[in-house]
Amino acid sequence: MRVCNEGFDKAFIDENRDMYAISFTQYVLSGRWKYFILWYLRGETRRYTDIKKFLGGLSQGSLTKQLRELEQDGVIKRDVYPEVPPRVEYSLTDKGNKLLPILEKMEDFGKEYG
Amino acid sequence: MRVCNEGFDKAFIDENRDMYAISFTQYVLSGRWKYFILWYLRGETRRYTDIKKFLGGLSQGSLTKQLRELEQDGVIKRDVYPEVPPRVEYSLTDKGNKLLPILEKMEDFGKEYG
DNA sequence: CGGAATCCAGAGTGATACTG
DNA sequence: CAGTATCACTCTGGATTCCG
Repeated sequence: MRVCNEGFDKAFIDENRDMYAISFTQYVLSGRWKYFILWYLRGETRRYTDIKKFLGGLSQGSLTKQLRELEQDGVIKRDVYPEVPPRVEYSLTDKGNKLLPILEKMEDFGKEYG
Repeated sequence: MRVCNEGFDKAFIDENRDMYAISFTQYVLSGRWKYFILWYLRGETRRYTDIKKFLGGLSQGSLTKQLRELEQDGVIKRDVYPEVPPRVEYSLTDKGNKLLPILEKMEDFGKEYG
């Protein structure tokens, strides 16, 4: 659900800056696999194939789409090494690292109730 | 995206309890309006109509569905007062309150980058 | 190896009409 | 006031195929 504050008028947003902020973050994290990808990349640089292997049966098309969105939102970095065969590595940006506290709190909740 | 750990086999889950926990939390929070509803209910008991008014042009059908899911997942409580006209109030459960730290971290991120 | 392009099924969302 | 029921639409994720 890639939607960020649609349906809210300006007055509402001005009066609810906190909710606007939450909505923005929800937008960045929207997607079935974003949480897993970020979690897998924390503190490590990973290759495309390794991410795919880690996530199981996820199709290439879907994985690439999620990675592109994360890259465009500035939370992951994509480094291409023009070798043969080609090598592409992904890692978290500083911005991406700032998402980890959210994942940690989600982990806490899930471990208590899941 | 009401999906919780589909596509992961048991071995994967056993080796990745933290991701399983995150996935569970993502499941509980999945839905366009869940974050807003929880945020609006923090520390307060609210009536159905007030929630609807707060969220803007959201249709009754959609709001009811989100509230039902939150109730079934045990994060909000629904109290019915059989008056005329009827009154229904919603509030966070203890479990629901445990979700607030996640929202706070999301607020932090959104205020820094949104 | 790491994609891009295309198509499709299904979930999620919402508008509308009706009810106790 | 606070729903339920139905229908229609959109968007995402996934399968498939092809490429440098």
